[in-house]
Amino acid sequence: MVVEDEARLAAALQRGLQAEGFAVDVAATGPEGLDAARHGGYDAMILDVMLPGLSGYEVVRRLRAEQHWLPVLMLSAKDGEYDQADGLDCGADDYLTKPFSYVVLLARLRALLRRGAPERPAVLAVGDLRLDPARRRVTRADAEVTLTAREYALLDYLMRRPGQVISKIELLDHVWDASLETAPNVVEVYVGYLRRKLGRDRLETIRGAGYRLAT
Amino acid sequence: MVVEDEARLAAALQRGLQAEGFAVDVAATGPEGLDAARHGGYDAMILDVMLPGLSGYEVVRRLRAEQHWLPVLMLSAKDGEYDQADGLDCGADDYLTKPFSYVVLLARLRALLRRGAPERPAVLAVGDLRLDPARRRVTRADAEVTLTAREYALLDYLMRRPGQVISKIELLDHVWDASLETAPNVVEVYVGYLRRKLGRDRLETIRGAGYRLAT
DNA sequence: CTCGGCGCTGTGAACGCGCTGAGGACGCCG
DNA sequence: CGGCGTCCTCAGCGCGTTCACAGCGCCGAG
Repeated sequence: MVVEDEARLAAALQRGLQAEGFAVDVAATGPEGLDAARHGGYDAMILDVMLPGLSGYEVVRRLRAEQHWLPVLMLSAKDGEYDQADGLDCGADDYLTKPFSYVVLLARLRALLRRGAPERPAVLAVGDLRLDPARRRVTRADAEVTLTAREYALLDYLMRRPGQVISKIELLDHVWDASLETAPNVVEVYVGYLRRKLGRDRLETIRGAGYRLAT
Repeated sequence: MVVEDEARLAAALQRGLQAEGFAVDVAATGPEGLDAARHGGYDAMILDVMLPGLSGYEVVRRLRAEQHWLPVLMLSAKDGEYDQADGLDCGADDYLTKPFSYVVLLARLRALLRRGAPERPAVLAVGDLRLDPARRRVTRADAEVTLTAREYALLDYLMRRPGQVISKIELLDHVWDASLETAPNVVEVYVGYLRRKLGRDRLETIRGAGYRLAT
């Protein structure tokens, strides 16, 4: 998406970028550009600062306020250091002053596109139990359950192996450190705690073998 | 992380960035910088091109080849358009030519740090807390809160990850520089300071795991 | 039916995590 | 040089967490 009111520059950019394999749409005014960015599903936007209707600063500010996070490369004839800083602090990702080198524009655009949003680590889910490792949050049927450190570590281990039978020794080894001296009874105790907090039948006892998380 | 062989510039950068609340380490040669970036867990790197041992181009190229994706702001005396394009195409995220304006460097660094995050608001807001990185100002329910550099850095880090549990070790790594020798107790102390200034229940303690900013 | 053993749970004690106030080291400014 | 603000260390304390223990219920084997 190119937003630029100077027709010749806009056309040149469009042609050049298309030659590089990008699909390019052009808007000539601030409001048009804002609208296109909102609904167009573009990968990035090249945005002039001096625009009829709405300045580039304002366009990017509104986009960010509306939770649109597409990469924005700002273009301006103003080369004052504070103009540049202002543009970036409004939410633009890069800032280029006119006149600019086409080669540089391309390289900066590529650098912007390279940075996709990092994917969030998946949450573990078994039945109506959910465990979010990043937020360290456990919910049961959308109700939050508060767990102590040990309880959490135990549930985490079990939820990564749903349906499998896991022996007390294995749990001691992985959830408790230096298991050599601790009695297997701790495991029974903590399974008891978890059952109380999560529901009686979530954790099955396999007599003589270990425990299993019901799927 | 600042990698710059000119000692005076490196020291000036470190001081300036520390005053902004960043935790800053410095390396003077290419290999040193590469190693630090590999193992240091830094949020971003400012990288000179002309370096003893290994050029900035080569440093960033190797980092990317090894799947390290930390944001890199490249610094160079060369202002040729192809130098700039080369730097960016090696994997740098931004490129600044010397002499540069300190204000612009800061704004670009902020933009860079924003880019990695899944959302990139220019102003961070959680509940009635607002933090403006450009103005370095924090308000709580529209009332200004004055924070020291360390307090600010800590809050900044937490507000970029609202709702997530963050361990004391992680905070030490990112908010304090060269943390190896400092005890985790500092974190507790500064969380205490923040609670006093922001309200008691904004920062939850997750015993045995870390802290969480209430959403 | 009886008996042995595995697993469950309530009690209570020790531990150690995290909070806080006091105070020292350091740098900055008048 | 003294005052001030920031940063950080340290020690004490409160309380949640962790775990040992013992008694009991339940399951399965003979």
